[in-house]
Amino acid sequence: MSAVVETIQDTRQRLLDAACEAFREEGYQVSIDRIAARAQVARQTVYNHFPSKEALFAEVVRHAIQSVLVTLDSDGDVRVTLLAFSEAYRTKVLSPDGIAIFRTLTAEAPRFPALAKQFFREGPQTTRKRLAEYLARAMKEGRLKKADPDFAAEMLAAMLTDFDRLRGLMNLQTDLIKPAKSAQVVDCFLRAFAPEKDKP
Amino acid sequence: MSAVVETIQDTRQRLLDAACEAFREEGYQVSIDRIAARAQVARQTVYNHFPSKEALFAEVVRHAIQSVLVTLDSDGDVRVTLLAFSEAYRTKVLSPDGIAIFRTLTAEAPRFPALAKQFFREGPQTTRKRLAEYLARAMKEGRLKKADPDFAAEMLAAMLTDFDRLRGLMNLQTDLIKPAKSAQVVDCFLRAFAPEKDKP
DNA sequence: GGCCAACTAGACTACTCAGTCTATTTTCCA
DNA sequence: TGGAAAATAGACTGAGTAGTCTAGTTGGCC
Repeated sequence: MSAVVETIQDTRQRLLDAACEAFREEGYQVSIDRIAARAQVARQTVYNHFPSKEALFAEVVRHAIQSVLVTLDSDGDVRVTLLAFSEAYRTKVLSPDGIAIFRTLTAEAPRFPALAKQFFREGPQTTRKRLAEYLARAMKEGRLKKADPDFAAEMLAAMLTDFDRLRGLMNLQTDLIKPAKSAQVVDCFLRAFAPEKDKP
Repeated sequence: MSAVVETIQDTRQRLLDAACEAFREEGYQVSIDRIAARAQVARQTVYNHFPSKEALFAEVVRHAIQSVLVTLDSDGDVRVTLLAFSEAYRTKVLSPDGIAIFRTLTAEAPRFPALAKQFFREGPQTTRKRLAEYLARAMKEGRLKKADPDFAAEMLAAMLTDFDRLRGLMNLQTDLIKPAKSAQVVDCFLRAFAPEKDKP
């Protein structure tokens, strides 16, 4: 077994991994030949597994979408919960992978509208929804100001990543992810959504 | 004069306009032939004016950068000023042109890092700087909470456009620019950066 | 050992595109 | 009006690419 078995067994996975890297680094216009070479596989093998380049791309994207999702553990203090979420969210979204997925889908959205829609729904939209549900609960419990939880979630997510993602997209990769920023943003958010004070 | 003169005079401008539209609608991979056809010009004419496709692209981008800039009129109430700025900013950034420029540069940043950097510096960075200068003044005058004005500017800009830009990029063009949102965001921002109350 | 499936190498088609070159025509301006 | 500058059509080079096809090889498994 060992080396040989590995090599034979799941060409498909090696192919997907290689394609993922390739699309990430060179965009959709990377050639099938380059993907095949990266996977150390013949071009025909690619077509044995996927009917077309489009299909391969779609598969890679669907897989990548999952990797950007973040969940919230809702026990404990609101600030603590939001801090944990914020750090996780920034780490994923601003990682080289997160930036690359965003870049590639942005570029190809006109060509693959269905895929773009799916990414939007299952990626950012889903994360925002989870965050909104948590915020709604906190609002109901009086731990946050009563407001539109969807709007609040949108604001927090925006503050956490907008500008740094732009920097990442424009290839200014310096110090994208510094933890201090999460705290700064969460405190800013909490000032805007602090619970109303009880009147004496 | 008239029709003939117009047609003859500034082929170059027609070319730039056509290239701008073409790159916006089809991305960098649009062919020189298509650009020439759009400008109703022979392919060779393109090369009479620009040494290469890259050069033409760079020229188009440099021109487009200017169109996304927003200024602040700083007279009057803070809320009024920020509202006016917010509306203008959202209108430009979320316009079809704004989205298209963003999309194209995002896609081509790896290929044209210098151009991407220039866009970042002269576009979003400049706008943020102007906003930060205004906020710094307002903070000094006690009309806003004392805080890092760069950070505050970043937060406001992020809240104004992040999510809607994403929707635009993913081709979900429905109701991107509704004025109510500017007010909602500005009020949220003002809650986070309200001046400290004087202690009794 | 022998079969079947998957993998391989490479030729091949049909297409697209950037950029050059040439020969010709049109337009401007002096 | 005549000459210079700009525009045109179209052929051509050289390179790259998606996808097909064929013939041969390798490995797993009965």
